[in-house]
Amino acid sequence: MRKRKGAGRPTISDVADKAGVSTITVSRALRDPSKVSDHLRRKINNAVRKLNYVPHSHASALASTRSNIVGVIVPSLTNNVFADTLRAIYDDFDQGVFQVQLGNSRYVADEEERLVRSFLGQGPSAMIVAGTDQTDATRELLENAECPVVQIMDIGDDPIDMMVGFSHFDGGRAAGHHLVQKGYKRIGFLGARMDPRSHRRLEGFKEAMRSGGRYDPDLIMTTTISSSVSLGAELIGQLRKRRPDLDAVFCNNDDMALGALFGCQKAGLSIPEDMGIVGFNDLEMMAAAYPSLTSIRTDRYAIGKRAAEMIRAVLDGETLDDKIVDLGFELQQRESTTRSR
Amino acid sequence: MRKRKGAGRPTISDVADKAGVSTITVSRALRDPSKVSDHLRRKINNAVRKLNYVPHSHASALASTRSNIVGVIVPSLTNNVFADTLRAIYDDFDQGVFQVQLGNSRYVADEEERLVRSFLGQGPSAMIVAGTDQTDATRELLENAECPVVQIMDIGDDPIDMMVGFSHFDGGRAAGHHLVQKGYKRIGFLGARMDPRSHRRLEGFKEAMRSGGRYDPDLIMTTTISSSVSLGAELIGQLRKRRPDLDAVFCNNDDMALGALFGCQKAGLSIPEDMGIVGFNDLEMMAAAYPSLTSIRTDRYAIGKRAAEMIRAVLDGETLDDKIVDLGFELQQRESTTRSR
DNA sequence: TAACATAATGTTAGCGCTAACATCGAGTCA
DNA sequence: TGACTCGATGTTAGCGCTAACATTATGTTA
Repeated sequence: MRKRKGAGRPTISDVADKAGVSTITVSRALRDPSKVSDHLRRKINNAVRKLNYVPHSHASALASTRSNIVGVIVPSLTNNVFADTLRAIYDDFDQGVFQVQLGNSRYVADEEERLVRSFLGQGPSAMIVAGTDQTDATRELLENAECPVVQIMDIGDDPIDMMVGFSHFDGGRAAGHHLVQKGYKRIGFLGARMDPRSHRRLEGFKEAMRSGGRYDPDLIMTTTISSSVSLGAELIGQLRKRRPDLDAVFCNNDDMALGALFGCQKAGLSIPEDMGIVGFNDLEMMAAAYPSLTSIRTDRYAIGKRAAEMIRAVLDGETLDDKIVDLGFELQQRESTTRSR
Repeated sequence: MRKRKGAGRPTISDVADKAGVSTITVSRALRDPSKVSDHLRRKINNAVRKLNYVPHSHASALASTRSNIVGVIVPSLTNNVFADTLRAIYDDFDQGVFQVQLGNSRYVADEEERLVRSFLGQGPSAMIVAGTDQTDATRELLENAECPVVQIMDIGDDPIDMMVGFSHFDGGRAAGHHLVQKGYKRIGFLGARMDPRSHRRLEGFKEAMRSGGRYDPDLIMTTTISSSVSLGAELIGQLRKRRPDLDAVFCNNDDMALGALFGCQKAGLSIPEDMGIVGFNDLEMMAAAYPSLTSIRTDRYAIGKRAAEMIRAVLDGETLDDKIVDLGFELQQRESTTRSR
């Protein structure tokens, strides 16, 4: 007599036996109580409680070919920018039937592709991926996936399915434009990591410089090293050595900007008189810094929230009037670019 | 003729047909290639590639009664401290068969209990939970769970199963002791959020103050508001108003310490002469700040890595000689407490 | 050379759940 | 009254995979 042991936990048929009904009735009572009479529902709920029954999610996923898993792939777990968005996604989905499955691509496109493959193996109910710069293979995988897909953090005009984010090009341009407006003359760019979104910020910045008659490629300093406060301090030192006439910088994120602030303070420069500084994202610390730091404010929490809402809407059968959602940004001017002339 | 549609994706038997073998051989070739001859393995791998086959993880989990899910519950997604640990956990498990399932308890014990219940419903291969302060019910659930459980970030003498972390009491005491040693007289404590780990840091700090003859409860300022740089600046302002003679603070984390630095700079104080500042965790920015900030360095990445290693060891049948691992901490003295007398 | 390991592959029967259809009794309508 | 709908419940057959045992070919030992 062949036997397999199972997980040892109570199953739906244990509940069915105890309640004196068939398994499908238990299944219905748990998934859609309105389909079962009050009488039986009560008995079933009692049995569930007595046996301490918890449905086996894998069996359910297999039988229904619906996993209720939402796959989320971000390039970094330590970057606060994604943390805010993730928090929103978890906040939203944790309440319902969905399970969030997270992957960290570490800014590596092939890693992202591997994760997409692995997630699709679970037959996800939806996928959320950061950015719009997937490899062709990843794109194809996601286009053929039979589930809603939301690209977040960025927007473009060729979505795989849906998009929620803002224009990094416009953000970069706004930052550059602001520095020109404030009368800075030799305006530099400090860029670490330089992922595709940072590149677009840089392109926007360049356009602002050109249109303001301040374009000077020698003032642009980038690296693929991952960004940090220390690196911001280091890079502004290097750039000032190369170009002692530098009088402002746009940093591709706030960590770099904070580092630039510290670096300048150490060098005895006064901010904003000797050096204007603009960051990107407007993390909480920017307003608290001394002097406070100008930044491009983005609403990362809203991006995650909106993505989750769009997914739930689509899964509920609604049709969205707009598949591309631009949540914009806002320049927060602070002391680091406010000179008393 | 009754039919169900399935997920539409290729299955293991499609691969088996294409390769001219039985399904179990495909299963073995994918899970443990050494069990299959080179000849067949090659054919199978080709078929997998051609069909773009990805195993259905739910079916696998159901059939093997092993989910390969590692449940991880942390109290915050935005706190950098947990981000580092999470990164390590993902880095480690992403390579193998395990899938990390993350939950955010938001520092709420009942939420943690709900998450534990939900995770156990998936029959996890292992569980990782932050802290040692679970509710009785949560503890019982985890004690009865048929999988390894690791409590991380903190240590104590009554583990549910395993522990990896360090003593927050000792860390707080070291910070306090350092300030006493440095000759500061009116040493305050700034504490936001005040979760159980922060409370233990405070207790350690108090002990250091008592043994150094500097204990003054009036210098301790705490709040349950979540910590931030702005809050650090705000609180040190309040504490200085209450006690203008304050000459040093130990902050319960680095965000608060950075805020305290900015608050003092704004008030025209010179650091470390007028005010000594010590943080906790030694985030990257502490070394880059100007002046650089003293902090208690903890190795969050190592904690996550060690937890993952212990889990894999236990699942591989090894017996650990020590179920409680203290990874310690290290006081990083920097300019914010280094007075030139 | 018989007896027996050993390695490589196959057959069968589930894992625990739900889709799809079947049944049955009560109410509705021409 | 027959034909019908409708709501509540049940029966059966999978979902896609792997555990457990079975079979076959090959080497190994006394």
